[in-house]
Amino acid sequence: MSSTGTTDILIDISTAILRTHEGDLQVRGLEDADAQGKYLPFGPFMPDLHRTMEIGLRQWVREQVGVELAHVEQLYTFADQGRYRGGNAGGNGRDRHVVSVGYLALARTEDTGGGAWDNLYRYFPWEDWRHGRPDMLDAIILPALDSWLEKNHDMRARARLAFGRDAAQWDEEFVLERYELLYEAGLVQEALRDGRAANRQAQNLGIAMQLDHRRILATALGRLRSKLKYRPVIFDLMPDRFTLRALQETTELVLGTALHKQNFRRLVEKSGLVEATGETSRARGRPAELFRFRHDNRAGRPLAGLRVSGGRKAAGTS
Amino acid sequence: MSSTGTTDILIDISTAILRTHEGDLQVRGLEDADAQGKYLPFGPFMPDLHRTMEIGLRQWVREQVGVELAHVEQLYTFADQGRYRGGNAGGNGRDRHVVSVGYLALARTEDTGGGAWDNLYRYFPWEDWRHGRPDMLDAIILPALDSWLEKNHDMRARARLAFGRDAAQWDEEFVLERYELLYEAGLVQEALRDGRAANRQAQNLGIAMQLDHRRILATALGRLRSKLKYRPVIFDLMPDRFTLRALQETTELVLGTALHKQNFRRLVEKSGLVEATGETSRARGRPAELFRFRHDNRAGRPLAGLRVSGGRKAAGTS
DNA sequence: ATAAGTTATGCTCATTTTGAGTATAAATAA
DNA sequence: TTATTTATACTCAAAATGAGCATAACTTAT
Repeated sequence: MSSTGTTDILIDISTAILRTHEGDLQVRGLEDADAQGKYLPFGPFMPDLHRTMEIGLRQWVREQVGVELAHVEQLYTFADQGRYRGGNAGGNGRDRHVVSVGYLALARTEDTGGGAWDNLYRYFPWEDWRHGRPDMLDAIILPALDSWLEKNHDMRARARLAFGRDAAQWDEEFVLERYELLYEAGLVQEALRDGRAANRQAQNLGIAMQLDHRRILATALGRLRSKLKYRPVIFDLMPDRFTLRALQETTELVLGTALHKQNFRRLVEKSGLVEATGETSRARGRPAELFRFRHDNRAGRPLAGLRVSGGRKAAGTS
Repeated sequence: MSSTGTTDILIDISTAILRTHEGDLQVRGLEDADAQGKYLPFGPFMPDLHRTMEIGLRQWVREQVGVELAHVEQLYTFADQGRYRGGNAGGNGRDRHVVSVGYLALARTEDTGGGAWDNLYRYFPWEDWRHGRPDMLDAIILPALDSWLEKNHDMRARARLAFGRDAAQWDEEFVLERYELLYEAGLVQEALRDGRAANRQAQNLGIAMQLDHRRILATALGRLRSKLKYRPVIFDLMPDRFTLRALQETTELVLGTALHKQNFRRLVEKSGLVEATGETSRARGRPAELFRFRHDNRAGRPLAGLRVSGGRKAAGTS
């Protein structure tokens, strides 16, 4: 323990790498022998070797998973003490203060080779509303949360916003807010691991990860859901050519909601983000036109996203 | 220089504190004796004393400027080497690797006491479009940028987006992107200070700050301009009661654009973010109704912002 | 006291955008 | 050949947006 408090700091760079594959939104996860849960690719920031943090990140990603990244974006720097106890990722026994910088990366499925990819919604089952409101919300989460709120009245407002109680509505972007609340309520395993009081109702919502990696993953999903709407990041998850249907499925996968097909098409076509190739894809049903992302984008809004609006009701495929 | 590369890291926490005062958007600036430019309140993150970074931030703000903060938000963590040379803020001669975490804070004018507050647009004169497109853009900035782009063709696309050239339009949120481009083109003083090649056309766009503080300030303005539109942060710059006119002026100050008065009123009233108090303010002209921010906000969208849309043309006051 | 100036607020109106369908087209599978 | 599946076109009402005109309610100047 130094007297100036400025040494002994270790900065970890952790990256949530997402892709879509066979109808799932997936995250690249690593696992070590003693299986305390999966973890994300990560490693220390070493200023002597890494001119920027992103250079460090790319080194760890290359060494640990070898995925080619289509988009990289810094999420947040977490520095609160006491969110790590018991973590063992990478096997290096550390006792320095750890500051954790989380990144989001997107990869195209064609570029991702092998390795273990996990369905992201296994970590956040309450975030997938594509087939309607998840049962576990009313069956498990909200009752458990309510009993905790009995003794923590000051948290009620936060819970109301995060989980869309009362008149407030569910905002798909509040992924982190929800996870943090569940952590504080002792409803996710990481809370126990960090030495917090157990919650009798449930302690296993979703699957735990090592260190603060599930928190970073929650930040990643929330950020991606939000960014989608004002920057063309969704295309970093798409192959070179794609049908509008595929684009919609990817968007729905990320947002965790169902969208109205005809309106989605209208939206995309009007956005000018995409151009038809003339080719078509054959599968079941009528062949679909293949589109490609317009990298040039000389016209109008240069960096808009898909201004999808939640989709308050799952629309029929009719 | 350590062999592991993990020691010798110093984390600085710097905070851009903004307020509005007498028609200006202001930032709290500090200055030291040898006057190398102003700097923001900042200090090292000391994990032994600071359980979170925000606690550290509040300590430095309390000790250095004593402003009461209405909103605090982490912006970004900068870790690129070589953006500090020549800086001397605080007077402590350091030679460790510095990682810089920038924060945005908002303050209500009533709570800010004395101290030196600077007009924020003195640091970014090209960002204030309230009275139309700033002359300096076409007179100075774009010509200088263009001559630099002659030798840096790979930067053209970035410049086109950041400065809204050709068909692309100016996006008021790209404050950081513009500043970074000017830095790389050697058009702001910090670039010289950091040892980059001078640009013969101009090197003094706006006023320089110490360290990377102007970069943090640019990030702060960009973030605030964007966040305004989807979260009710603007109210953290307002007093308890305010007229719609005052709210509009504050919004325009932040966005750097003029808005249509009647439509702004309609927008705000419909948003449900605000409620009338029954009182009125007397000044010149017809008295205006005083409103207050609805902290409860039980209805509808809980955390919306003012969905102002740029205002492509400065509307007359007619 | 009256006119002029200033600011606030109400209202209209054409356009665009959105949400939700219905209808039709072009394939494959039975 | 018919049923099934998927893509795409088109409609229609409601809501949101951009731009103004009109009027109300004050203060200041004459």
